[in-house]
Amino acid sequence: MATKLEFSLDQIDYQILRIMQENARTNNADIARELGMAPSAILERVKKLEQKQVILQYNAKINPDALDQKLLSFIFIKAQDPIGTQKVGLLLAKIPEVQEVHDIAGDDGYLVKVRTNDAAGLVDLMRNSLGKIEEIISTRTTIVLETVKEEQKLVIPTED
Amino acid sequence: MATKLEFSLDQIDYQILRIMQENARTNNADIARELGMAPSAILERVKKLEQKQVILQYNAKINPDALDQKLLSFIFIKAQDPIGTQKVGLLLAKIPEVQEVHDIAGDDGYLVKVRTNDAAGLVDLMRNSLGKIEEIISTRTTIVLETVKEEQKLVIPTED
DNA sequence: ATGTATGCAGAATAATATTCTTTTAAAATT
DNA sequence: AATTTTAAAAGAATATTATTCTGCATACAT
Repeated sequence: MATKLEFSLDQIDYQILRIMQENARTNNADIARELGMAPSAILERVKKLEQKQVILQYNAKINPDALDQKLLSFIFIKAQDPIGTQKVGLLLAKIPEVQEVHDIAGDDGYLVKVRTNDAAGLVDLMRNSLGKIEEIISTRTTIVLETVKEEQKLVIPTED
Repeated sequence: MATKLEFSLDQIDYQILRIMQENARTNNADIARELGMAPSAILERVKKLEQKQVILQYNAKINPDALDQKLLSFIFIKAQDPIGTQKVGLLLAKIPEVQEVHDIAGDDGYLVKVRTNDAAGLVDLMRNSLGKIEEIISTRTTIVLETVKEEQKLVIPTED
């Protein structure tokens, strides 16, 4: 059951989110200047956005090539989880190379996004990490040839 | 053809990346303290990491629920691009609700990650945005019921 | 109307960012 | 081996920001 939270954001919050989404290291003073407000007011709002879990975290997007992680793959995994649990999903989530685990509609399956150095690394991962999860029935792997876009930016409303 | 770049990172760079990946708003002073170095030295390194495109950007991860974006979907799109181009991919990338576009091996296809408010929003997007791209032959949509993990953290080497 | 809460501005202080100079160490050259 | 060159870091000084606190104004509720 999803927890129902009250967010209630106004137009100023949206503007802050817009700025932060573009560059999470924009400082309070700059945001304040851009919005024509006092830095202290911005600080308060940002803290509240963090508390309210509107802003979940700040991360640096690192170039995968710089760390020699040249292969991106998506793996569909069919598994027989005990009903109502996501045991397999949680096990998958623990694998460091696994960036995303989504429980998908349809065939008792997960969609997993994985980054490895190369094909050998992917084989390794499938053998050593996935291979250890007994509940997995089958997998289907899709290799990414080239990524055209990869962001997590959300569409921020203009009016509320 | 991928551009061959020289990165050449050392152990200190990795530590900085590790910290930044956890919290991109960690300030120089804190990083300096943690690594036992002078703040000015950290500043230099961070700037170099940015210049070298090792750090691509800093972003705030915003809670999709806070913006009422409750539906996540993956869409496989078959398209007949002019050979050697990714015209369709670029058009897809322009759609704001589209967070990722990957050119995948196999059937002249793209894998697209989309976030909308709800099912109606997805239908809208398919009709209004995808519907306008004539080169699209077919689509297959997968709905995400629940996301277990969603990060973009890379595995950072321990030794170099 | 009156009390309460919220959000913001503004000022003061603490902390950080940034620049610059000097030192050190490691390569590179001769 | 001595010398030059380069890159990286420390340390100090200054510029900017972050943060805290106070007071005010507005909205809201009673």
